[in-house]
Amino acid sequence: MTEPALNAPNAPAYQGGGRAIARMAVSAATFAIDKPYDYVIPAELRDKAVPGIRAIVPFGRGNKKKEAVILSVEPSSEYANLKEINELLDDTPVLDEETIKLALWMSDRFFCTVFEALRAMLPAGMWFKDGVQRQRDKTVAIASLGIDPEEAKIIASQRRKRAPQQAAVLEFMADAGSMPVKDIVYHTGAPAGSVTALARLGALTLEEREVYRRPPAPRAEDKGPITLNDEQIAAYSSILPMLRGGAPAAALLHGVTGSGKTMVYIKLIEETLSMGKTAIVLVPEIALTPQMVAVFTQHFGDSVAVLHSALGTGERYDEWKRIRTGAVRVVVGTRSAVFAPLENIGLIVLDEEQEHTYKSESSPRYHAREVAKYRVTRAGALLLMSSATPSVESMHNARIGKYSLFSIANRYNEMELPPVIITDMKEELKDGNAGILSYTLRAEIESNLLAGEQSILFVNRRGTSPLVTCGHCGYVFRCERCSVPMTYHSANGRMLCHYCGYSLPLPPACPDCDSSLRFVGAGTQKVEAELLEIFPDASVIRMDADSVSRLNSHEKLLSKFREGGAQILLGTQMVTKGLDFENVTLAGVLSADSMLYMSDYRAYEKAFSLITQVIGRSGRGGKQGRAVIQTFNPRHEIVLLASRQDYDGFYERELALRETLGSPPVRDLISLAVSGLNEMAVISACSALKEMLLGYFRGARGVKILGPAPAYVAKVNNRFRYRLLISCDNNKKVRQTVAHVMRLFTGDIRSRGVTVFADTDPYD
DNA sequence: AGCACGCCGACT
DNA sequence: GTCGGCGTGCTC
Repeated sequence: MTEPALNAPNAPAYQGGGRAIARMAVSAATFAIDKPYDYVIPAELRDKAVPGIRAIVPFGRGNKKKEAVILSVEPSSEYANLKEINELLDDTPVLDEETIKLALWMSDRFFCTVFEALRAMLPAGMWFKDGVQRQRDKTVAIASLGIDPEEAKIIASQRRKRAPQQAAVLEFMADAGSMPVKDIVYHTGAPAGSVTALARLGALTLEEREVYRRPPAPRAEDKGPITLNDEQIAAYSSILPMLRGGAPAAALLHGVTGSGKTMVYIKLIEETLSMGKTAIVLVPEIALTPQMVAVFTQHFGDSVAVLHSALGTGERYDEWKRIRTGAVRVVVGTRSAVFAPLENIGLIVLDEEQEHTYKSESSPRYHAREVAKYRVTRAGALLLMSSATPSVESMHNARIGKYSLFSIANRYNEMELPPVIITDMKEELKDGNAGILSYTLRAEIESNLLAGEQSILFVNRRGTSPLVTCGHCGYVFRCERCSVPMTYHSANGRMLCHYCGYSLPLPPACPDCDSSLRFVGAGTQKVEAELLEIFPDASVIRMDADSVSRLNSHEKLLSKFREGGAQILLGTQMVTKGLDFENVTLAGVLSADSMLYMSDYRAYEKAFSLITQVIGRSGRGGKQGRAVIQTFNPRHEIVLLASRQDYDGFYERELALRETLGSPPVRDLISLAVSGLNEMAVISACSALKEMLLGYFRGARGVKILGPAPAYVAKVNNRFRYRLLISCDNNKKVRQTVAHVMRLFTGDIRSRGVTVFADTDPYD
């Protein structure tokens, strides 16, 4: 075991003469029973068992061996019948005391167990034998035809009766030859097991191909030393005293798209390093910010660590070790990089702070912004949040003086923000255009094609048609496990559930009345087809979850576009963020409407932010750009505000709305979600939970309990989901009461057959 | 959440 | 008699 020594002073082992007791966070403890459990440290492990060391302990009646972490070492225990630690997993602590404190704070703040919080802080590969990462190489399974294609087809027809899934795979592979297993599953709908079964029969051969070695850092043209323009200098020099002050501070930088916020970060990080401190830069999704990563690696060389989502467990573990030894001074990464084991932090940057990817959707359900606040408070550091469209809650905090507010109003290149054309799709319909592309947008695309300039088009949905119905009887294809309609994908000719992944081949006609089917709405695949029909000579790149599932394809698609290998980039949200292409002079939003009618209170915020970001992709180089927004609601205020890039107008309107609704940031929300297989049981359990909460909050002012209401999608994977919303001031007392009720409820007979979890300021 | 302990019905 | 049904209570 070769682990780096921890920089922090190791807590001394207990030196007394009597027994030594370890207080531990145990993996098997659920939220309802989570507390420190005491174990006797065997004499021979005395001097090695210190806080931050992981161990194996017996737990429960069956004494099952469970992972645990030593939180502290004590001379005695209140508890009489102690068990002994089985073995230690580390030579030196993998977590320092500051980190253990953070985990305790997280368990209180985010309704998770201490162990869950601790696990989130360590690289995934560590949780196995001997503290050495389980070597799971980052590979992709590729299947190839092992026999003659003709023979394969014959075998397929023979096997159709007994193993129809295998037959489908074999038939498909007779034409395809060789393909990643993931893609075979997408195209045929067969489970991956069918592929392995065929491999056992010898019809297919399987190989594991390694994909992401350490992906070479994206290259940036050397633009020489960074020079800030006047506005950037103004922002930089007013933030600087906060960085140097050594007191905890929070700043919000509101800078228009293309204002060069990255350069301000770099200057601040340089200053941080010269103060002998370290820095973390959080980005929403590393793959979407290749240019930014390139600038950082170019600037800070080996002292920067980039925590890619594409890193294998081994690589991630190695980077984590490099950070801990002190070799790394700057960490760039996504959400979990907020836990990077850096010493002496001076600055944490939260780029595009409004992004929902900063919120974890599984336990621990933390928000990186909140963890970052905790860390800067403890370290006397600066938190810099930055965005072209700050979240309403952060802007609110800035307006009430909790954050210092700085802004950059103009683009770095001094170009105007692109003018926006709003096209009324109702008018287009009257003029006989029932297609997805308005005449206006077509004309703009065409003129870009002629001028040799590029276009980016944003469609909010993947697949071909989000709804397939019968034109005669109104039958709707719905997922049998989830309460949502299925999306038709022409790329594989199948209906697909976007929630659970269930799919089936598209039937030729309505299963009820045999009439012909109607395809309603448009996703990326349909738009791609229509573009190719209208502009047969144009080259289109489609970027969505389906087209980037293939190896490294995200990078490949983007660099192809950058090099001019295509004139049009079409895609889902992933084409709206961070992309910086000089030759893009047209940005299009194909349907603003799909974003305006979502159920959650952040829908307008998301729509405004997305539209603003799409518009911001255009005209970033020397050429003037423009943007087109297609909508059936050309007078919708959010569309108008976004088209004018009027953030302040949006903020005022939205805050007033939140005030009337009593939603964040005016009030805080805690959601209690109850799920189970039986809908009636879930509803009545949810009501019982509400009753218990009402009892505990009786007389508490400013606490309102709403629900039970079905979740936005009421059934996923056969599980029904209902929830309560507690509108309150999210303080320690309220959280402790909620946690207490949850524990009580879990032990109550009325919670039989259901599970419950809590989430603060949920994103769905 | 697991998992053992315990106290009642149809099998050898 | 006894195998096993799942109700109940605990987890250092």
